[in-house]
Amino acid sequence: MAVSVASIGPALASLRDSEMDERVRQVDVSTLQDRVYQELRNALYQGRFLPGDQLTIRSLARALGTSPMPVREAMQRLVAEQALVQLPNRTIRVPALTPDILTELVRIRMEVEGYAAERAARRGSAALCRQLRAINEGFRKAIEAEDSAAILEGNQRFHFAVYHAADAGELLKIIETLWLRSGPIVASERNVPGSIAMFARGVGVHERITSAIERRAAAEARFALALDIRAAA
Amino acid sequence: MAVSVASIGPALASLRDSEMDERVRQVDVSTLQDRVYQELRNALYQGRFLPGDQLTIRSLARALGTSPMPVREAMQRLVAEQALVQLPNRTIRVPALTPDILTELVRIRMEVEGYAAERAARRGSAALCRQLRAINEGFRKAIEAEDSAAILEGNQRFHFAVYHAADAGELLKIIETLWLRSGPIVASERNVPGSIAMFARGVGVHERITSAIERRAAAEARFALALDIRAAA
DNA sequence: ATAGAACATCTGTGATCACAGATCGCATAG
DNA sequence: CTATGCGATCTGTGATCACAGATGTTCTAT
Repeated sequence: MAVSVASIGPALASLRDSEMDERVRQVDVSTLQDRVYQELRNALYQGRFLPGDQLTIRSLARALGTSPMPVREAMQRLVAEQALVQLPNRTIRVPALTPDILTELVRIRMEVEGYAAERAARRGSAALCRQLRAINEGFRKAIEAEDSAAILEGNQRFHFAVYHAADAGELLKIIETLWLRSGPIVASERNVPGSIAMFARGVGVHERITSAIERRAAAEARFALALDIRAAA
Repeated sequence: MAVSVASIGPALASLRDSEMDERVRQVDVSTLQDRVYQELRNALYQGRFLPGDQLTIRSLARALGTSPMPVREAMQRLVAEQALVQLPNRTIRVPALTPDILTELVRIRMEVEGYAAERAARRGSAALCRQLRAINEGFRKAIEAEDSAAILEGNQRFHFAVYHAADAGELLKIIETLWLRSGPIVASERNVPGSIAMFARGVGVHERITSAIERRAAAEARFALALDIRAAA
């Protein structure tokens, strides 16, 4: 039944795995729903949707060029993570957090991310501190240039460099969902007067965090990072 | 076009809302997928599924008496909450947590639930302490009777009474997902020798937590509750 | 004896359709 | 002028189908 391989060429043996790796690259095997999820997640993170916006499955599917199916599954995933909310009438919106809930989230972040900073301080290396200072310098320049998008990105990069250094995958995932929830808020308020000055103070706090990590002062790192979160709120 | 109401009775005015409320009760308006989600969640909480079990959409749909559609959406929600995991080959299983991840989750719970205890201590009332002691007494009796299901339930009731007293809805949701993830583990290990003795020590720790709340000693409540979590692991 | 092809079967994924509830605008009865 | 009913339209929900990838078994060629 099978066509003999020998008849179409001189090859006599299969290529080994290592030989294959040199000739082809890996391709994307993710599902459509995964890509839709990532796209929506990025949009929320960057504040392309604002608090209160209603998102409908069909219109998103049209915009994304897919059928409604993968969109609804991605949206339900975001609802499960509370990055979106589903009202009693079943419509899905970007949550408009009340001040109460916002301060509660800030307090939770102070605990969780403070714990991550504590871990980072215990594990931190000189290389990490160098990296943190480089990021913080970029953050400072973004503030100088008053580039609000770069400011937000620089702040995020600094924080997540710390959290990554905590070397705790589960903790990192929890922190990511907390940031995702506050994403639309901070993005929508990035142009209020005084926010530049607020971030400007952040540069000093970031240095304080870096210094605490350098000296392996876990409690101090935790305190300084909690301070940074509180100040941003 | 409309049939005259007057022709079928003497009623002359509409019933007011308050009058309506007396005559009919509210009915369930939840979606099928919500009910499937709750059913699966309870099953996980109670350890009716064990770590490593593979769950398939179609077989669950058959068992639940629904089409596959609401099942797959409920399962994806649980995957988003990490109560289930999806392997690279797309099959869905109850996660078999590695010891590393388990200890990491325990550490996170010590932080988050410890913070909840701190809040509860600041807000606690005499009524709360009475309730906690009543729950703890039931917990003690369950241990005496060596009724493992009642032990787990009593322990859970005590903890969540504390967390509820923290009066922080967002915090409570986060704690619930953390418990959901460790649900299959604790349920699967409830019959290992020594677990009864371990819980027996919990009675005293619970009393220590209650006493700290009674004296509004926030730091002590946090410490004792973290101790309770660590001991259970 | 063993590696690999071939097949049946089971898996999640995505598209499509039907449907009930929600919302809004407009007409109409009080 | 106000409130109720009616109708068009848009919403999420659920069922069904088609399909590709994964898995496991059997058979065959080396």
